[in-house]
Amino acid sequence: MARSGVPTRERIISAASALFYNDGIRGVSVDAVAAKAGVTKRTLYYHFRSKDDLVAAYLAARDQPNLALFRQWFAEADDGLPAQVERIFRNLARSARHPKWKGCGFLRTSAELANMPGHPAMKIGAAHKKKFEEWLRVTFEAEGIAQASQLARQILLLLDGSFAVVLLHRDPSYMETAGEAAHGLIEAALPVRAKRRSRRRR
Amino acid sequence: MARSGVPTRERIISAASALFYNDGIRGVSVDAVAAKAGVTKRTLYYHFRSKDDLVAAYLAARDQPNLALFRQWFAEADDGLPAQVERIFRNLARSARHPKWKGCGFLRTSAELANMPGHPAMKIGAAHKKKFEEWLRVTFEAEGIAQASQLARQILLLLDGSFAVVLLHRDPSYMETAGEAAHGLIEAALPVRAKRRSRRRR
DNA sequence: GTATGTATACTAGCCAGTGAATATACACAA
DNA sequence: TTGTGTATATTCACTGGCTAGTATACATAC
Repeated sequence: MARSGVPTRERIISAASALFYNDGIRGVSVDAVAAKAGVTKRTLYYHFRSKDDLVAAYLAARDQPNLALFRQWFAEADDGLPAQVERIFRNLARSARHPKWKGCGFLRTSAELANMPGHPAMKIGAAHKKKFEEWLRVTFEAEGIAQASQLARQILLLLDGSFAVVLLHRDPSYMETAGEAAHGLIEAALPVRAKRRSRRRR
Repeated sequence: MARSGVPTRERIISAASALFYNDGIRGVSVDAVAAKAGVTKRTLYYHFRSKDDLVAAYLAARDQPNLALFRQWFAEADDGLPAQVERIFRNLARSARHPKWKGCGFLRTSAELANMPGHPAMKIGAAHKKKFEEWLRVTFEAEGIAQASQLARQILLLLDGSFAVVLLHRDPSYMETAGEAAHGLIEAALPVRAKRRSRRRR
């Protein structure tokens, strides 16, 4: 058990999350994570088999909250598919303006561990993005879009592209550009009936 | 001077390029680069002030060849803007099928060094992507596209998105999806006159 | 004989992971 | 109530190896 109310394992993951996201996987030592969690390294190794294991736990802990946030932004208003998806990009742009923002933890980790394709963290990252893509696809299909899976892939490409480009240029306006492109692609794919409906809602 | 015909400095950059691209910046030691270049570490430090300096040289050496390749793919046939840009994506998909492919060196480096925004390598990476975007914009403008800069940004987002997504899923078909999306966006932005022209060319 | 280039050998610090011991909590027997 | 065993949780101290960078010396060329 932990000294404070939070279990030790979770405190370690929190510390790892902050440090890995900020400085990258190889930029953070296990000692640093242990110190930030207020625990000795040996305790950390009691809860996690290896650093790789800890990295996987870091990403796994980000999976659900991240998806929930996207869904929440999407559902904030029922103003039509194009606007709802565009709102995800707009909110992301707002996040990206915070000075501590450093892109998508899943993508940055996958870029750093690109030479270890079988790494558990890679699998978790891939699964996370697949879930998001699948959620988009299902959502599009429910609105009667014929090429739903194609469109979902395109939106995903715009999203992940904006993570990469904004991180490089430190210019969140690219996220708004991506949002507008997504808006346009979805609008064009919408059947006429749904288009009328979305206009009414707005 | 070097033992072989190639100057020492260039051999070091070649070795660094292969290793950094494959294993990431922090995954490669200066000793490893020196060994691969067939040179002692001290010699390496004669030619480069620091590892960061070497990283910058690695990316700088990739700037022009990379852009030239894109331009070459674009110019391989004069079959209209949408098809020409889509061909860049198709060729990229072909590259991505090689087992040694590991995404875009510029993006991966920027992801790894995200906590050092002033790092010279970040500046070189940002400048590289800006050059590509600017080349697209000028090309679009020459074809009479009104929203050329907006469209150039969208294509860039699709391109960098496909680097990220393909690296994560190891599925180059996303690059073809991105190419089709780019094709569609450009076609829609083309003035009627140019559209007819591009159809004729095909 | 000075500038360029290369090599040997070194330092000081960091890193992932471990060995051995200890502390706490709780179940169950006397 | 007290004693004892066992699983969980934690600590201190350590190792062997790697890492970026350097002090010094030697070679070669013009």
